[in-house]
Amino acid sequence: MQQGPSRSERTALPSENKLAAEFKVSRVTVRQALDELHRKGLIYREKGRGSYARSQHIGGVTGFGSFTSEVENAGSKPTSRIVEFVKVSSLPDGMKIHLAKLPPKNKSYHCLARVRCVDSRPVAYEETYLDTETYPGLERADVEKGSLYATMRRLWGYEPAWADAAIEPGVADEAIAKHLGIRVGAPVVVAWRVTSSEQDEVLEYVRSIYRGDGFALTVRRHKIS
Amino acid sequence: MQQGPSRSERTALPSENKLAAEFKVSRVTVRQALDELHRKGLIYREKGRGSYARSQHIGGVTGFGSFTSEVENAGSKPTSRIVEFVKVSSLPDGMKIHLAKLPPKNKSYHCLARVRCVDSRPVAYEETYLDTETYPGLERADVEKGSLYATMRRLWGYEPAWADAAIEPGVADEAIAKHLGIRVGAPVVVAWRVTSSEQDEVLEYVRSIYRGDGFALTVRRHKIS
DNA sequence: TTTGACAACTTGTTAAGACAAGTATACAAG
DNA sequence: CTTGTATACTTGTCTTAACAAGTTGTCAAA
Repeated sequence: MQQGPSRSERTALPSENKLAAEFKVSRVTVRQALDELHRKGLIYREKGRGSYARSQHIGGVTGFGSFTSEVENAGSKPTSRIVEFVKVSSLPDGMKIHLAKLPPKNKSYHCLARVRCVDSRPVAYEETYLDTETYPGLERADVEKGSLYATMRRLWGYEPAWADAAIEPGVADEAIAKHLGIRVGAPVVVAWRVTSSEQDEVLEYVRSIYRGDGFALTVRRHKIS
Repeated sequence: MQQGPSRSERTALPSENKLAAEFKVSRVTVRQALDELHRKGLIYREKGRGSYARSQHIGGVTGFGSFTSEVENAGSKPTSRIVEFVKVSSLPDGMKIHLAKLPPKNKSYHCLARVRCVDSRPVAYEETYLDTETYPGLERADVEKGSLYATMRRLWGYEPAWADAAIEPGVADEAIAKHLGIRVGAPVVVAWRVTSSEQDEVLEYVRSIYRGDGFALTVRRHKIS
């Protein structure tokens, strides 16, 4: 017999009909739940055979969600130190180069510069650009404590839903090296991100600079094509 | 009136009932199609209001799919040059560090080292590790022409479906610099990837090294949480 | 003018059922 | 032993129906 790839024969789930009977719901509802698990990559399904659980994976830091929640999910303690909180009149150049969603001109933005730490160790320098018209009264908000996303939710009702990002390598300049405690010229990852709401409202422009040693962006269970 | 974020009021789609009537299908079927568009981030939906198209985005190179198809989707011409094609007895160390899915020990792998080019310009050096038991007869396969994924499909019936990846910054060493035509110490992105089939079979381990100048990994329409 | 009730939409969710198509098993025929 | 067939499973796809819940506009009452 010809040997295929090591398919780990995992436990099969009960059939859709059995699940429907057990939980006293319709098969449509069972299928909705199973399809969602399938899209998340937690199970796979085979016509005529059944549904099977996939091997489990721990959550990683993807660089797309809230820094606070992502680090907490990874089991560590996130902290932030505000470096600067000023008004600027334009976005960094790289933003326009990498991201398709162009910002309107003649805008002014709050620029929130923070050093992001995991377990008290600095791992990233991050500049968040927030439209001043979108966030009235942000000057008086307490962005120090809690995550920015929580503040966006609480004060203005904004819910981040989508992220468009571009990632490129770079080297630390003097300012970045100082903030992250690395030497000048050390490898870093520069991530450009535009976060939008479900309704396609632009909520923030972010430039993140991650240190390269001992910290990696991971993407788990990414569906191909 | 307080001004919110610039929500671009885009064209509303016909209601589910109208679509069902127009195409002579049930509303459930219409909803399946609309939900899929929603998951892809192409439309958004609001209860009680309707479904709306989101702004369009061009496709970018994500680093997760087939290099060939991704570059073609971006509108460029991908080419590859095989640097080496040998048998090895273990995976690079970084693979075990970054990726959760551990390979079985005492294995042997085909190692296919390629320089990846876009429009004849080298942009990445890539080592693909293929389990020798999984791909019998790979030595005689013509991996030169066409993409490796197409060969995997044609000869063994394998279909890549999921990718787990880790991305970290680095600097080019002498060999990499020579392959990519950049100077030693130039910033690069190192991507570690495990590709699996829908049935959770490991199909390949990949180490990619992307040059940093004028080439960025992009992720578009990434759903948060 | 402002307010509130109401009708007419919209999407969200669930139900119960039918048929197609792929898979696995048992069993008889060769 | 091998092969084919029938049968009973499985998931995939689709239909018709009902109700919940949020939004929008109309219109009468205050």
